[in-house]
Amino acid sequence: MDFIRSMVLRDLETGKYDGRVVTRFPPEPNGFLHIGHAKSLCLNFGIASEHPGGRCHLRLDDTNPDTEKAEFVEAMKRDIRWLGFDWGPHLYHASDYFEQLYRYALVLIDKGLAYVDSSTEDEIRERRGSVTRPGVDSPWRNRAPGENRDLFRRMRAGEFADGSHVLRAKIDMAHRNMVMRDPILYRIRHASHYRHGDDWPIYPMYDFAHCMSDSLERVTHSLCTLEFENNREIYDWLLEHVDAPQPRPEQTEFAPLVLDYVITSKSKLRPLVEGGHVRGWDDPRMPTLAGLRRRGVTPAAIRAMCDMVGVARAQSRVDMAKLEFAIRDDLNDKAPRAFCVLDPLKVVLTNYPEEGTETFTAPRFPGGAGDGGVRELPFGRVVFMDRSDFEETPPPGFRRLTPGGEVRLKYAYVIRCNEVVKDGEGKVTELRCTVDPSTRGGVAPRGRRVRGAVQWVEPKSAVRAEIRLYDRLFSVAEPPLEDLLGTLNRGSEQIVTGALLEQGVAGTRPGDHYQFERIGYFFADPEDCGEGAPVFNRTVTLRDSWKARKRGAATGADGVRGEPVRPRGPASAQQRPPEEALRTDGERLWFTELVELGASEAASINLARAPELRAVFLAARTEYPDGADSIAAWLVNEITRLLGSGAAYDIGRLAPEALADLVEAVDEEEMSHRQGRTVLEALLREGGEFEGMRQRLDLEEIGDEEALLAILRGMMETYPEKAAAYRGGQTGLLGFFVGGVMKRTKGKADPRKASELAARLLSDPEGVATAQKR
RNA sequence: AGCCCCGUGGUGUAAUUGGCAACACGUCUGACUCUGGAUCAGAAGAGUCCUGGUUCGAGCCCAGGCGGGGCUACCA
Repeated sequence: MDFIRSMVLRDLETGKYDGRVVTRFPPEPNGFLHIGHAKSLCLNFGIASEHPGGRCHLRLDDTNPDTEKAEFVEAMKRDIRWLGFDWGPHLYHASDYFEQLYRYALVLIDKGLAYVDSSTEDEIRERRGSVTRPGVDSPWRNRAPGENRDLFRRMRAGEFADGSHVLRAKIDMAHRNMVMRDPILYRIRHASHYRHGDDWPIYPMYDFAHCMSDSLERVTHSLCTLEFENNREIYDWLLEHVDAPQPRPEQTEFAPLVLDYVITSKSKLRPLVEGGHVRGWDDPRMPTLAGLRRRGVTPAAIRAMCDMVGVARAQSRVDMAKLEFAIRDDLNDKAPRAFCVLDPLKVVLTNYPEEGTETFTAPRFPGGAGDGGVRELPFGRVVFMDRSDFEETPPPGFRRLTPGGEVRLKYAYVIRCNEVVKDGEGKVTELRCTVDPSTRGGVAPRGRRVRGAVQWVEPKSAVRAEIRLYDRLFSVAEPPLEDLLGTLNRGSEQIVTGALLEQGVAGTRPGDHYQFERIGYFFADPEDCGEGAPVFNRTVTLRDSWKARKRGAATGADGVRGEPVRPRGPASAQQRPPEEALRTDGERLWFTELVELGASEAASINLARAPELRAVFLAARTEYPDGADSIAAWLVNEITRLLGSGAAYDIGRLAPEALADLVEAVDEEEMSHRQGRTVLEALLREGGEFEGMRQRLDLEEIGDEEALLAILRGMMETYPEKAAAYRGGQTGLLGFFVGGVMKRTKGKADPRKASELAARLLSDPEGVATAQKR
């Protein structure tokens, strides 16, 4: 389960959204959906479908009239349906909210939280500052709400030219988050919107439109990719300040899908289309859903891949092999087998009758997959096999046909090559072979082992077809966005016109899947595949360990993968003293003082920065001066942890005297560290003094050796192999046994003793037993 | 440089309250007399970026460091 699904579950348990689960998929209709969107689609629609009453909205985020088109909307809807998702009645458009958005903007203006800025674009940019330099206020920043209202109303009325004014949120021009430096909410754009024509001369910006749209639709979980991380702050700010209804949607970011050898930037994909480097948005080499579909990739395969990839916050690159696996896995029992000879080489069977013919049958799906049907393969004196299945000088390990060697024509005969005929240039034009009649129809010839089996085609019945072999569009795993064209894979499309296929594919209809045996999965092109003139796109090759081995031998290394993508930098040995991390003089002063008072350096760093903890430390130390180091350690290690856990712990309730007493009790071994921790938790929750709390709590600890040993023996009997592994050197297993004891005693066992006993018992069961007897 | 996010086998993700580092892809081996590719069986491969701290016990808690990414559009 990924972190987002866990979060949704948690929200369901706590009733945060009254049991509602509403997600949304909000593409901007300015291009085609691609494989990266598929991940988001699977996530959003997936989560919605996993909960009763859950739903996922399709919302076109159409707030920029310059780039958006109705045709993109239609393409998106088609692609989403194709992928297998259904938004039901929940189709929305951000542009339909323009009126409400406008009113929300007015709310901000009236609250003095938004203003009309009449600066130029350059001025605004200049005044924004930089990541290291604070911005400066616009001279228009302090216009009165009335004036802002009037100006904004006139912006809407169309009185002003593009770029003359913008509406901005009034937040903080020195904000550490650049997004919060008075972000622009509205701009003037006299452009025709594909849905609303010239109704609006002003358009809301993403930050404003997005959160408001989510809120208007009562979305619960607004999921987006990592690059919007910094925008979360403005998302929350805006909803809060327009008094959006509770509970408000919350944005959560996840890592986008990044595939090796693939780019998923719409702005980078467009030049490929427009520059004629591919045949269109649906070119089979494109990562668009339309392209993948045309290539023959199935929706199920894409969904399966997204499933494999998972959802997390860590940036990652996914190996193409995962997609390829998903495709093969899905097509394996969907695509009937057929013979295809890409590069035909004539084979004359010299001992076969001149006019002889016969027909063999072969399964449509071998190995029990599929429908169990058969296909018929005519056979004759002349057949064609693939040129690559014959080698005059075979490399070691070659299992196909060689001069004087044998190979099995699959489902027909084993043949032996007796003669190689060449043309004037030395090119092999014909193989003269003999069939072994005893091997007819694939009947096992006893005592004979023929390793190679190849596909073949009988010419008179064969079907000609155009075959398009596709490979990755880019030659490097991580195409550089500045020089995409330079890394285009020149051989990404290879068109084969002279291929011969078995007769059965004559009836192929556009959109049919096949597996051409030993070659790969192919898809009858939905556009170009015509009656009697089939055109097939290679969806994906089959796994090929032979090719992989040859490639490895040829390059001496990994020929495909290229450079490691993410070199892990060795941590440089430069370790500076930790106090250099302290930022202010005040903190540094405290640091030295705390160290002098007896706190360790590591703890002092913490205390120097945290006034509340420090105050407790100082007070507790006066109660128990010798324990300064321990007190500091408890404060930093245990208290910080508890406070950070989000539970109902409050440092304010902890009396320094109580802490001092507690630490002293542990130091004096009046109680274990573990018991101390239990008391501390209670003190942080309820306050009070130490001794009283200690009396009240059930701090009983099982220290009785007999009892602990009994539990340990029980565990050793239950997990004899673990005990053996421990003795074999896997000492890490000690934690397994101690942990087991802790669990069985509900945390009551004295861990130190349990650990000690476990170590003794595990390494020498007999010794402990005899010691026990005595 | 500032702020934010993220570091777990080659790749992608898991790991309940701190208690056996798991799954998938990939790789390799073997079996299967008919795909060198299907299928089945098996194996190798990380001790969790580094250094320290807390703890009986740390992938998980604390500190520091290193590395990667995002943010300075009137795009989304």
